[in-house]
Amino acid sequence: MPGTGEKSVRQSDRKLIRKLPLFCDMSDANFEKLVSAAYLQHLPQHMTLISEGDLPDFLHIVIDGSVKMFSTHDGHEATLDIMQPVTTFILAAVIRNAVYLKSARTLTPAQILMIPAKTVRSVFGRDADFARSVVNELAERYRAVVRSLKNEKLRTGAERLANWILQTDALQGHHQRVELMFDKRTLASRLGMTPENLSRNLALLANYGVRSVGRDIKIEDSLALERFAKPNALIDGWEPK
Amino acid sequence: MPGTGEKSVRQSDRKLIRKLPLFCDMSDANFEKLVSAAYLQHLPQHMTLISEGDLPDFLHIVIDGSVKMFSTHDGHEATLDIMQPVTTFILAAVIRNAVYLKSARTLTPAQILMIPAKTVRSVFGRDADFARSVVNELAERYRAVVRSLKNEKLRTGAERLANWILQTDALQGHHQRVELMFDKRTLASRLGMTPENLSRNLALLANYGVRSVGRDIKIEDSLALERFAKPNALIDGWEPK
DNA sequence: CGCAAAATTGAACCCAATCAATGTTCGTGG
DNA sequence: CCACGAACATTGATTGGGTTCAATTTTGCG
Repeated sequence: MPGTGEKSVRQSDRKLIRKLPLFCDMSDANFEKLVSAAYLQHLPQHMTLISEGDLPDFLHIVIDGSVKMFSTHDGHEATLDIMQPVTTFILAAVIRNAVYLKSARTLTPAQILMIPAKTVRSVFGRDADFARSVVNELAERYRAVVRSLKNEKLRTGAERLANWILQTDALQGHHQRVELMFDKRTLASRLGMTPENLSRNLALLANYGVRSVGRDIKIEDSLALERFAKPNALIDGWEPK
Repeated sequence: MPGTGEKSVRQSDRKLIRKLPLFCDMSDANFEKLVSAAYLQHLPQHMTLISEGDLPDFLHIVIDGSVKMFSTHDGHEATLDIMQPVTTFILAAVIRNAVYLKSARTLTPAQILMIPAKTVRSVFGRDADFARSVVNELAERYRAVVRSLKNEKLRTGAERLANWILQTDALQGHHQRVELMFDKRTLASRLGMTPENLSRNLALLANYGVRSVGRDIKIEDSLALERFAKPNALIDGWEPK
């Protein structure tokens, strides 16, 4: 693989991973077994990590950067998800030892931790606490896909964008101002639309007080924006207060 | 609940359930605990079983009949899945003890086995074999949603219909003839389209040798139909040979 | 036989993808 | 530091797939 680097796991990364829901409940010994078998890869932008149809060799964890999960069929490509630190992906395929249903490609330079699938399955078979964490992780993932299916089927592109702006503003501290952390074509694919349509939808949201300049989005009338967006806990995933 | 009946679990049903992947590996004692706590309900057509937003009281298993999973938002409804015997549903919500993301309604009169959520979680916490089966079930469910998301995003309605016809013919024994087991509006919602569009798409498939009369669909040129459908193991879910 | 539900057909409309042209930004090398 | 090119972004025009609304026709069933 040209341009890739491979290192053992740094102490700081190790701590980060240990805190993930998937790993925080397991025994030290088994965690050690997983991490010591793992590789940390430094990957350049636009590198394909996995291809749909292949059998899983590794469980992947995004430590840094972002990774697009997508699928192609008959000359068309659909973005299914964008993974950001710190998250595992393709856990279901690793557990079932079944072919990937998605491909993955880096959107930015990225650090990816790769744990051999055999090791994961072996620890999974031996460590009941780990097995329970895997259940919780899978259940949460399942629910996330269901939400994104609903988001896709029940909302227009403009509504998806409006809700994304509101959610991101909330994450960034309710400053009525959102700073994009990637380029707009990436945002477009995350929202399930073309870059052209993202432009048009941003222009349309100007009617509801959204001002967009470069990578900054200002919310001038959050009430109007919310009325348009119709946020829904059962799609957007926040806890109903 | 008007019009519903409630019985304890018959011996024949018990055997059926015991064979499900979710229950076949657990101990007799724990299986007994689950089943003896369960209710078997006979429900009429068009009865709402669960409503999105509620907390799960029971794990449900369709013993007979069929159940539509759907979701509504802003006055629109989207069908997400149709469950047929013998399958469990809303396992993820029960395990996480999180609100339902989908609602469920019977499409036909149905028998549903209901196991109290508390009992499921308690056995799950105690029986490692059951926990592992839950993992496998969840992983398979996760993959099924991903496939249906791909089916939705990468195919037109006519292509989804063509593939459904081919798959159903295969299930029914490759007789080049498919018999609908529900009405067309139900098939339409399962395929993610309106009844009007199902009609139009069936008419369109006549160009590829599909003859449809009432509830019978004849495949007169399966080669042409397959060329049109472009079946794909990573969407349709068969094992690559 | 007659009615109500289901299915079909047609027309208008909506949302989003595509194609094409142009403008903008940004990183790089001169 | 500026100039240039390539990728990114915007805007307009067109097309396509799908929904909705409305009007019939067909089916199934009491």
